[in-house]
Amino acid sequence: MPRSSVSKLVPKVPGVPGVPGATLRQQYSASTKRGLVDVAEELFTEHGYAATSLDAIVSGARVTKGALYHHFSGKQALFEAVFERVESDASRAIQKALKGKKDPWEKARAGLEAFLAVVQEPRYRRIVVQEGPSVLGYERFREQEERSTFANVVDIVRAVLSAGTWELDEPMIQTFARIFFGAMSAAGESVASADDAIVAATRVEAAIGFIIAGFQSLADAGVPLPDPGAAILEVPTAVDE
Amino acid sequence: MPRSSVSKLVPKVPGVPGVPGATLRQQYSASTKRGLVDVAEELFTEHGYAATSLDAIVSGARVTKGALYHHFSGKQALFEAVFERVESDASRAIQKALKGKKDPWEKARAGLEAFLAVVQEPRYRRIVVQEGPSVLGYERFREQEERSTFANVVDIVRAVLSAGTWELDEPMIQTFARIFFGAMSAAGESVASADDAIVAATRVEAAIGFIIAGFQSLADAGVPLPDPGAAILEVPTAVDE
DNA sequence: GGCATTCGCATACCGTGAGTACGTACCGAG
DNA sequence: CTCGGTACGTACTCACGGTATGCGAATGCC
Repeated sequence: MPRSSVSKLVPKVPGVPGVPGATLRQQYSASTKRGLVDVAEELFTEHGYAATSLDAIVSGARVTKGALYHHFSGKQALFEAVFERVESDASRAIQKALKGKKDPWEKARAGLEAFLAVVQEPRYRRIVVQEGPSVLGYERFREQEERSTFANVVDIVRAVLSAGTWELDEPMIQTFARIFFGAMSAAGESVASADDAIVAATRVEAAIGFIIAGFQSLADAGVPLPDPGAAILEVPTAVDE
Repeated sequence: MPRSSVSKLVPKVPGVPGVPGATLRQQYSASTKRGLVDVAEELFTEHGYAATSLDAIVSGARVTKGALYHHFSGKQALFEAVFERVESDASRAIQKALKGKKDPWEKARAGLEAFLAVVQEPRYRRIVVQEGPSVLGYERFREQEERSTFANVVDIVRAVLSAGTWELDEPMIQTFARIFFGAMSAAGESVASADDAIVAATRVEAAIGFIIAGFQSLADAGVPLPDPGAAILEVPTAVDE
């Protein structure tokens, strides 16, 4: 038999900003929801998904499980909300870094640098890179990714590839983007767990820069983009020379 | 109060092979342990780590939790045993593909092909790529990796890089290996979840082949390996020409 | 070949944590 | 003012990982 509850709908977060166009109820509701996501993000980042109990989250957010299950269908849905926020933040950071860059090589450089910075944030590493595929399942993980950071990588790759004299082949662009995205994620992980992150990051940038230089070299030599029908790893030869 | 148990030490797996140099007890013990790992591998692959209960595993292996906790310290330890087996199998498969290849480019080609095949096996995808980092934690995951498949990639990268006229710089080799390893893992995931795996795999091989061709092109032009101290993504220029 | 020992495993139990059923106070529209 | 529904709180259930304990068969020893 439920006891009488004492205080209801007092703002859990002191000073709810007055959002015009929304009723008080909605403001409080949104506030507790944000609070849950905030605390969840923090705890998931620190202890991981499995080791974080809902009790710890609701207690941190100063609400109860009733509130949590009112806003989210379960633990996984809450994780997904956190995931989306981390991803969209990351995507915005990258887009900001790309702002104004017009030269594709410079764009690639800025994008690489921004991505390497993002992938070293503890929350991005833990929530997106490490636990994302496992918790969401690869399919959902991939869907989420493709609407945010991965889209940025595709843009950059497209810009770089169109810089050469190459014909653009959309599936091939996607393939290159996947490869670079994976490369940069792995590189970011290794940087983040290296003894000296600065040195490691420098090495990574140099290595990827070298790979891109290889692209430029092939472009200058007039080597065409690979045709998937062609023999595999048969070194393409220049058209002229 | 424990009931009387009925039958003890009857072989759970019919026909335990007579391993000389081992007592009966040891043979039966090893048999149940192997049985547990077998069932665990299957269930982890199919449903994932979190969605697989120990009850399901022990029931599948026709033993009880007592047996499980006699052989393993817990669920995670059991997972790690599965992980190690999958990894070592993968590593062996790759080494087998490399057997006899002497030319570094051919070695790279064979290694790439073998790795792409491995990374498409459901058990490798699920247990190593998707859930490994999450379940083991990135540190342990990395340690395990470095003793098996990643070591193969390092070998290949070293062979390729030493094919050019380049000076070998060990940290730089590690960096390149990380990058290629990440690239190939991501590529493998995308291939495995593509509509047409054959076409996707062909595209991936073509793309990576193109990147390697870029290496060759730079080597031919006498471009040195990047010096981490140098400016980032500044396109290296050929020494002669 | 009897005998103590120990290994290999079964049984029964516990705590924790995700999810649920249900109740209630408060806000907002009329 | 009133009434409806939103936004929670409370108390419970059940599944699952882990533990404590005991037994019986195999093995080393004499």
